[in-house]
Amino acid sequence: MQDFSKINLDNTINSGQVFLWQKEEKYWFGVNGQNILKINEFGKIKSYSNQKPDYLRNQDNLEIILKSISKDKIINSAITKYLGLRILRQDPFQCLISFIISSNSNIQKIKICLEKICKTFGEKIFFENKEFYLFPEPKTLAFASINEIKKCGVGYRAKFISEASKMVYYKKINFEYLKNCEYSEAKELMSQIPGVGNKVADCILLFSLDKLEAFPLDRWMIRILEKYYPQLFELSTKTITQRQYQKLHEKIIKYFGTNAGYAQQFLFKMERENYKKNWL
DNA sequence: CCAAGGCCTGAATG
DNA sequence: ACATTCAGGCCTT
Repeated sequence: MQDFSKINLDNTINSGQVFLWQKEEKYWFGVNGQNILKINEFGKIKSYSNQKPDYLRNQDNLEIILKSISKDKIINSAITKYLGLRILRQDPFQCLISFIISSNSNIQKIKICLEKICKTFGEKIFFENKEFYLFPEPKTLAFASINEIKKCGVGYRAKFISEASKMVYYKKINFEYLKNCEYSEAKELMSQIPGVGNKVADCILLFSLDKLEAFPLDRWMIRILEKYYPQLFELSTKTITQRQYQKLHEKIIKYFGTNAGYAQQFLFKMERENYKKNWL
């Protein structure tokens, strides 16, 4: 019998969903918006703000969810091997900026850019005798100049970051609303943000806005589907268009169900480990 | 609706 | 050494 309450923090943090985490001794320390979290190996959280978000989504019924996506040998072996891998519930604004930066980039560089953004625009605080920089608030980035943002190494994405921050600050994007509405509406609204396309929108929806039916389709996931599910999802072209993305997503939901986001995370983790990619 | 090209940047490749 | 390619996309034409 599998222990569905198990948590594997190392695998969870090293699965491409978060970037501002570091391990010290037996603890992981990470920036989550205006908060710093310290998590031990059992998933117990201590936080700078003393507020404890359900960062590890302990309220999800993992047994029901994982059983619901266990459709074949491939996904089953990924779940068995990486049991304890969680989807995190991140701060939405930080998640938004992180994945705008992620486009056309890689994990190492994303991490460096985000660290510079925190150091340049975030508040410096001390927690557990260590120095941290919080993630900047939307207001700060909204009023920062494009050039200041560019100095963090984000290149052409600087104006996207600026615009996105303004939309959040002026409540054209309301995360509380997005958390409570349907996936399709949330996706449509998120896609209005410059620099946010299909893939980035799905990452933000899955990792910070409680949309477990989001299934981010990046180059890696496309490759994974081609490799393991060639007959199921029959992908033809290399560059995936808006319409193809949508149709593929519909097929995925039909196959894995409405918790497909978890399936994505397990498949992604499995394949990336096979290629021994460096994480954090 | 689709295909092609440009885009900051740094690491990898030739 | 130096040029070219490419990376976990998005946007415009």
